[in-house]
Amino acid sequence: MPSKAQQNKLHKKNSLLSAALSLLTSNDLQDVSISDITSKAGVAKGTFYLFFKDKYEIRDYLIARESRRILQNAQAELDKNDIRAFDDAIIFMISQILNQLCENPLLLRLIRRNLSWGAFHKQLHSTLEDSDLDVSARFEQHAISAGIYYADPKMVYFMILELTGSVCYTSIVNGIPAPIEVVRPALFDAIRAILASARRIEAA
Amino acid sequence: MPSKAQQNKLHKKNSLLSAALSLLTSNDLQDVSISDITSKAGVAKGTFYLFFKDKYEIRDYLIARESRRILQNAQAELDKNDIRAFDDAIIFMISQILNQLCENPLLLRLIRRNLSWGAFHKQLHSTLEDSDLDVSARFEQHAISAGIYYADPKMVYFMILELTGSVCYTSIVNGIPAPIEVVRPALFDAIRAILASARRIEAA
Amino acid sequence: MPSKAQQNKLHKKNSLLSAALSLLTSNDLQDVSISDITSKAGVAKGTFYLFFKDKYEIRDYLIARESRRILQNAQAELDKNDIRAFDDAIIFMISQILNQLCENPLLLRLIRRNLSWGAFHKQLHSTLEDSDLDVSARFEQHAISAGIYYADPKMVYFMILELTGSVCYTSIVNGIPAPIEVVRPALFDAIRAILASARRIEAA
Amino acid sequence: MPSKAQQNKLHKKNSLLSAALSLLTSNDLQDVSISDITSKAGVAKGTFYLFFKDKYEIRDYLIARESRRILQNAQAELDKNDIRAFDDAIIFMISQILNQLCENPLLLRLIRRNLSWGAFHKQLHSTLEDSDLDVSARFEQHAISAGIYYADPKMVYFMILELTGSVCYTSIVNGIPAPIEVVRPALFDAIRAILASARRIEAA
DNA sequence: GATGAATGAGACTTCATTCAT
DNA sequence: TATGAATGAAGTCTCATTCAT
Repeated sequence: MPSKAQQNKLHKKNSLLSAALSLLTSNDLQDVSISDITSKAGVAKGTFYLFFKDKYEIRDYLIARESRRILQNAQAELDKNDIRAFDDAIIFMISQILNQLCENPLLLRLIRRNLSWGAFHKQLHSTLEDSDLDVSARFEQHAISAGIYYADPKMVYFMILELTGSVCYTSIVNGIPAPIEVVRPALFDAIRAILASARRIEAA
Repeated sequence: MPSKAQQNKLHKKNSLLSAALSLLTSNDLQDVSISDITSKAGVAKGTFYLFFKDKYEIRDYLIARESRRILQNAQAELDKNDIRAFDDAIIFMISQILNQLCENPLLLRLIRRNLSWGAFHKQLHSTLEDSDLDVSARFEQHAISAGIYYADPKMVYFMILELTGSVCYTSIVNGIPAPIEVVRPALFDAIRAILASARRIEAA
Repeated sequence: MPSKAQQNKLHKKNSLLSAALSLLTSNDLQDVSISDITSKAGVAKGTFYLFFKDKYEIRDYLIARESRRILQNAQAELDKNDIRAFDDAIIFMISQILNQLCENPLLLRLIRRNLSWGAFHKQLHSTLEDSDLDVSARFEQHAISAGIYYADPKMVYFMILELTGSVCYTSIVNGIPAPIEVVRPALFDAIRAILASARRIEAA
Repeated sequence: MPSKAQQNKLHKKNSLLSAALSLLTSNDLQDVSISDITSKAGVAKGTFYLFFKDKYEIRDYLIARESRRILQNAQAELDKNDIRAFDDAIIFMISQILNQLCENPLLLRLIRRNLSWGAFHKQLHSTLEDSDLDVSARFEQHAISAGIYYADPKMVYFMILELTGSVCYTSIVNGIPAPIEVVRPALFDAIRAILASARRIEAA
């Protein structure tokens, strides 16, 4: 395929994704039609079907991509700071995630409880462009550099993400069982407890 | 209203709920029409609207009811046994929940990650007939009888349920990050850690 | 069903049939949409699907009904006249059919070569309201009254109708191999030959 | 145009025709898209339009070509045998046609009642490559060699082909008014009657 | 109260056709 | 010449909802 056509094609796909993201953060999926997406993206309706099977596919793609972005942002913030204690680093990262979700409750309506897709949704990750950067591997590396050994670090990270995503969603969107400010310290305590109970410190 | 008409009406509502439950455990909501529900229930289409606003309402009602049933079943099992240690009792109960979800993955497709609705969905609880029996209050009573003090027991229970529901769903339905048999012990460890970290033992 | 609703329903079905007939005699099926039919009939689009599965079904229904009407008209003309000789009677009837087709070439575009459906399309006849009057039985009765015996009268009638319908269509619509005025006497000769060869005269 | 490009072009056209034939014998026209045809033929979608105006054109071309092939096959069989009596020769030929249609009912679904196109579809014949061999002329020659005179031999042949094609289609595809084995002798009788009635034997 | 015929907006999707490459 | 990405009109059909009975 010539380069120009290829560029054009990629550009259209991105237009569709942007349009869908914008629509799906302000509306429920059942209220967003493919017509809405394509007309907002400025492409023909048929073009949608060159890239996505249906609107569920584009939604799932966006959930994975946006969850991933949130995790990556949090890690980038962590990288900027020099937090040596492992637990503190994780809590800091989760705190960054919470901040993003609180600031962007519309995005949370899209992601719902699927935050962990950002690190664990394999099928979708294969289609994400920058999939070389494996989010969950970072957790493991961090632990190793801190001299901490987890029998199954992916499992620990998964559990923390599921807890965070699920609790945040219910608290921020529904206010159950309390507003997020109230839930936040309890969540941090729980995460610290999970980390501590799963960890074995290696002899250096 | 005469008693017979009242009975008839209740019977129709139950038919609708049964039909919807059966359909929604085998199909996604968007593949189930109100026509499907009413024809399976053996009532006219218009009758649906005498009881529910739309199909989202009946789905949410069912999620809350079925989640609740699962929690109540687990508590009933716990009541049959005489497990004195509080943590063991909670783990036993969660274990009962897991068993039900594993045995009934179709039901899990309906409930998705909303297991905590069984204890915390206030709006729906007001319409549930036997709402006198408050599920989350049981957790608190249990702790008190065990001489354990939680600053905010509802929060602890909420967090455990969110973690359990979310982790189970992803593991059982998607096999991520591992099959439920592998995830189960890690989940129990995490729950025990949360319980321990939240607890203060009262001097009797 | 109350009488008023029933009447209304029948009326709508008839509107749809009239509209479809009018559209399908001036356009090819692929150029007529269900929208066209319903808007011409003055009913809602969904109403179409209460009566017909798709546009092919309504077309086939119309072909059978209109073919039948043509055969019945021809028979009615025959009944008005007192043509005693059997062959002359059949030729007269076929002649009446030809007249109708020539006068109404638009209708012929709908029926195409399916003239025999008017007498032999069982599936559709079951849904035609006045199906008590069996067209092909009339041929047999006529033969019997004339004292003529056919081993298989239905087969003779079928063959004559297939020949007539097919030849007329190609001649009138395509002018092949010649205009209908030229083909007509040859067709009559062929029919007379078929009748004569199939017949055995009964001893009275 | 260089010979190689010309060959390539012809090859593509043949690929399209083969693909379309294969698709149209197993599916209705409306279920076959130009995409289906080109992808099965292994050429790009735009290439289709270099050879055919639309899918109706390729279908009609195939009907004419395949009908013609059937008639030519039948004549070839006749040529192999030395059947001197003219009527027997024609019946033999029609019998060969019936055999082909019975053996290949899928092909009959394409041709439908248009068997006579094989001999009479002038427009299409002009585009058929081997159009030098005029099928209907053979009938005439045959009659002349047998010393039989028909006032309008093309008309007789046309009528026989229309009858044969129409009757075969309805009997083989729909089983109306009876299976083809039952209809076959009646058809032969009718054809013999038509031949006899049209014929004048020339004094040699 | 209960019904279910009728509605009609609008969803999804296909596909013939074009045209820049 | 051949391609196939892009188009967008138009198609079919569904289905939540209403309301006269």
